[in-house]
Amino acid sequence: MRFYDTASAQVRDFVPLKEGEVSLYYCGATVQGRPHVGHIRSAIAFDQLTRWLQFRGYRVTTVRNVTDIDDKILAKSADSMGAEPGPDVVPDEPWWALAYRFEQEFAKAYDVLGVQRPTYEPRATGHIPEMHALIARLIEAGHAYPALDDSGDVYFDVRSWSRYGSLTRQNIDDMQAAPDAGPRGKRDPRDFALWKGSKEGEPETAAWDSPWGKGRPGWHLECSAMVTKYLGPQFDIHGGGLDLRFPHHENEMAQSQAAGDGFANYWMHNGMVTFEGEKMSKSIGNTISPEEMLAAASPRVVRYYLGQAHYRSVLDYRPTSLQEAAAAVERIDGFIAKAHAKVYGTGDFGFVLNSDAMPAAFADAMDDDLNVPQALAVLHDTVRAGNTALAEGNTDAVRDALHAVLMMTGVLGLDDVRQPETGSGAQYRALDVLVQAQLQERRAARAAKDWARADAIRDSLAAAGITVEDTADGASWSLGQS
RNA sequence: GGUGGGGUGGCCGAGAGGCGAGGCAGCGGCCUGCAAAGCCGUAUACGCGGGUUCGAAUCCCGUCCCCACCUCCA
Repeated sequence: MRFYDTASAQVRDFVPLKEGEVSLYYCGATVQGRPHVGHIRSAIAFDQLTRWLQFRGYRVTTVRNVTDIDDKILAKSADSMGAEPGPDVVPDEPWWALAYRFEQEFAKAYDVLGVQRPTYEPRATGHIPEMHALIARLIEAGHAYPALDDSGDVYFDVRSWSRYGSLTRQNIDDMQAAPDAGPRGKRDPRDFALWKGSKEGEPETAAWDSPWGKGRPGWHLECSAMVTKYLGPQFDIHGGGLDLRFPHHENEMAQSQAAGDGFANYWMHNGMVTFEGEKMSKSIGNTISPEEMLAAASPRVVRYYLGQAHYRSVLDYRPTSLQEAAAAVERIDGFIAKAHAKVYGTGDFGFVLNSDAMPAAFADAMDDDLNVPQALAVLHDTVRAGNTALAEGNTDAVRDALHAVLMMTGVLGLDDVRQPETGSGAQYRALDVLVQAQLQERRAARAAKDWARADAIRDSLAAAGITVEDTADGASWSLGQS
């Protein structure tokens, strides 16, 4: 197995620290707003990685953090004071309630789209002592210092750490100056806050005592403190969106290594989701929420769409994208339904899959830096072979293809996606009785070669959103498309 | 200015020296009472200009354009 490691800018063979185990940390949300599909894509990418590692037999410990305190959360909460209720505005909402509200929205979206829950989901506000300890170590080692003014901040001293910039191969002196790069009590404009002293007017609840005065943690520090708490000073993989590479991950790496921790062995970054060529982001206002996608397509289709491109490539969303994904998913699902009926009849999926069913070509693609597009080509090839076997009535071949397809869709997380309720339950069974009566009548009409009558029945069902298909084993029906 | 990633057929999207991945859409065919589904076939695709090579989308030189990061961002 090999992965592209951002730190070394090359594909490297993956060798875990402990045989048979993998420790993975990836940056989750700063809960300052509603999730958009860019956030979800990242989670799906690392979910695919996790599932693949698990399939390969590793015991995977995953950690995804929640940044539940930051400047924007406080600012939004402050804005809500005395505000009118709006689509996304709760009047007089304390910062911690606002953060929790958005955290729940993220959790719901992850859940609906089949992102496995990480082993640990630490919140920043629950790890203040660990952060204090890390700051203290850095000050002691001469890599951090209390602000030179009276802000109460504590900064990391980038000039004291010669390897600063190594993750992104940048030289401090070549970097574009930040817009507000004034010294502000810093030794170097690039120094970043480990601890932010409380300011006038900020809520008491957002101020924690510390040896350096009341305040709150800096963003970068939170991750460093939480990773090492749950995964140890050195761990296998650190992931996140490509936009977090600098400064977030650079700073994490600098402070942790300056404190003496080994930190991440591999850095993996997922590409951005763009809309008409431009990065999807709150500030540009071109975001699409999971809800919007789920209103247009099933969770399975959304999961397929967001997970189909290589995790490192840019995924450009276009209005027709979901329809194309839906057609591809229907092809897969059509085969699964027909093959299952052929091999196992109408009963439940009562058989146990064996990992031997996984096609080698699929596994090879996944082993190669998680080449999902190439793996999907294997999936579609298998579906085609299965459909051919179905047409030939070769049940053994159909069974093999079915097992392979289920194995592949499973490891891609498509099977853990929450499906619409229409596929089962009492309502579905009641509908089935009605439709079967229609199909019975149509069968009689067809037997009598009364094509007009047979087509009229099919048309009326179609008008009700029910698609009829004639197969060798009789007519079948399904809800949805066309 | 610095650092990365790109430009592949109508669209999406892999590949990275030699049989034209795969999906979506289109066209033709098989099947079908007709459809649908499925299967088969179907495209002088690799930003542009040079070069290396028996052979280049893949390597080299030049050139144009796009995106991301350098400020909060998955």
